[in-house]
Amino acid sequence: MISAPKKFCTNRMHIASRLRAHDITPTQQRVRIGEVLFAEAQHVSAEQVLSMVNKDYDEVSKATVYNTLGLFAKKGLLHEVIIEPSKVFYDTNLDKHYHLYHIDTGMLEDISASQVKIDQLPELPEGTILEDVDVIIRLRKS
Amino acid sequence: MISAPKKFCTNRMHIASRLRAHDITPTQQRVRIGEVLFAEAQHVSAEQVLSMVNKDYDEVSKATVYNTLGLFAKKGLLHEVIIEPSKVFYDTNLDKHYHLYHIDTGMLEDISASQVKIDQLPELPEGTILEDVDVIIRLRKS
DNA sequence: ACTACAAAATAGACTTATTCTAAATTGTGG
DNA sequence: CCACAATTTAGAATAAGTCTATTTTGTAGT
Repeated sequence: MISAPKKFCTNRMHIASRLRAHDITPTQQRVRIGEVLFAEAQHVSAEQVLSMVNKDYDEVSKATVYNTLGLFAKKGLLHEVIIEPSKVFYDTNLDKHYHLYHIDTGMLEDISASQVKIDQLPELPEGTILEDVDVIIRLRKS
Repeated sequence: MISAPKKFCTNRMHIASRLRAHDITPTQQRVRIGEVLFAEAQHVSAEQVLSMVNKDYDEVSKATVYNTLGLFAKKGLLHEVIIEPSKVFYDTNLDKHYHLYHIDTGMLEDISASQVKIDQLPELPEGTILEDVDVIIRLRKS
């Protein structure tokens, strides 16, 4: 939990302002989590984030990782993807898109929304609002 | 685990032949599980099946319920629906269809495939075969 | 700087759905 | 009716995620 000298923290500063823009006070551990999430990761589970974040030395607790991922998702920095029972993936790709899931390998790929055409949605029941449309295309080895 | 007199088991017999048709040897507990599943249930979790099956007296163990639901799904008698992390629903509706999920209530509704038009699927990667296309429309109270 | 208060983080116990294991039971072909 | 395979079982084990009570950190006012 040692903070590096402020001068060299460009990346961290960038993440911090991104958090602020989403109404999230950028604490050390939130920024650290953001760092691993927005580096290159695309589809990560909480467990993966936990171990990435603490790779070199303990920086963030399990509870905080879960809290933070939940918070980020609520604030629109991440998208939750539910594909397997008992494992949530967090997706940093915020563009409207869908998923290709490789059952055998557990790999998850994005498909841009333009590759799937959903022409018609049913009329939604009274008093409900559309939250999301998830499309998961499940594949297996042939 | 008392079996009722054979004569009055029309329903059970019907289920048994349905199992046989799917390459499943119809044991007492499998038929009992089929009985609650195919009665009217549409979207049930393993826990729900377990308690329905043992409503009056213990008939089937937890392990068997899980084994059997997995088996039924593999053999094409049921369809697994993954909507919330750490809860699998089993759907007895085998027609091609999609789902409307009410986030606030946890309720799950079917939408017939004709109500959603997916025009175009991306070309699948080499060596893969399409297993399934899941569409989940998530709603919340407005 | 100093105190008080709120927000956030923490360790570790707990929960819950599910899977595993090893033993017992049941069903079946010869 | 014996041997063997398939199925069921109770209960232990696992794994992801949540909860709780406490500590740490950040902030406002003086």
